[in-house]
Amino acid sequence: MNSQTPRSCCPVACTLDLIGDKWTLLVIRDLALGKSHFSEFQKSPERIATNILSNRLTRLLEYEIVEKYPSETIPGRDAYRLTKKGKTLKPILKSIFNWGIRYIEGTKSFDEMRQNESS
Amino acid sequence: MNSQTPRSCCPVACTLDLIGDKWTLLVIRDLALGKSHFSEFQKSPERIATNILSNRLTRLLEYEIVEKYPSETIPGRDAYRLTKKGKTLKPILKSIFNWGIRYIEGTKSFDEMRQNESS
DNA sequence: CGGCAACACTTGCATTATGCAAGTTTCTCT
DNA sequence: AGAGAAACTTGCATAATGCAAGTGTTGCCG
Repeated sequence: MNSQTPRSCCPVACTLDLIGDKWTLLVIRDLALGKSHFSEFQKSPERIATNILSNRLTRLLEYEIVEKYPSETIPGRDAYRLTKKGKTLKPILKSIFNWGIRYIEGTKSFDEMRQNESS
Repeated sequence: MNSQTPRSCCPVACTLDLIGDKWTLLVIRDLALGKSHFSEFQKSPERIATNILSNRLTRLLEYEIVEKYPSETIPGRDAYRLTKKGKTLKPILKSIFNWGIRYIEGTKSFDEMRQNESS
């Protein structure tokens, strides 16, 4: 998706090289809401294409935003979750969420979004 | 860039439909730093292409994030600035800035970025 | 143990966005 | 009027996204 060479040393530009697209933060949103399996991400209302989902998960694994772990519900299967580093993206998510709620008509909160800072 | 129909009623998704790309928030960053002319945005270290810059400014005008006004320095010319609504994006910018500074090696603060909440 | 279904992807190809360079228009200043 | 800079626009190559169909890998049931 993005080249390996940063466009500049600006922290905003570099962060956008990582999460500045239409899908990455939605995957992170789903992870923050506790989703952990490929099919769960697929079911989100935005209907992410499987190739893009696969691509983003791989990228996020590389950057250690996300990690795999053995699924508890389905033995023998892997699942995804935010790493410690990944969880530090929540303030960004929250600021975007708040802006949308406030300034974009028709957007609705979802119960699960109330800050579960514990997770 | 993005279709007019929202992907979902999620505030995160809708906000990303507006600013979720590699360039839009960089233009907003420049505006937040006080840049106001086309050529100033062009000169930023990320070297935005003129067609993309033009496209983003038009979009931001449509969404009333940005407005034109007569330039003070160059009489007879227009310039761009954030609207009141546009300025409300600053917390998003700031959260992204902070994350970059903290988690991306080699990123550097720029003096002008210290919050001038007044502007 | 064999087969089928669900899950987790991968592949191929059409569409859209981005990147780059060059061209055009508008405005200012002399 | 003419030069030069600023502000775009256009054309075309490359890369990202979207969509549908295909493949391999469990998991379970008989």
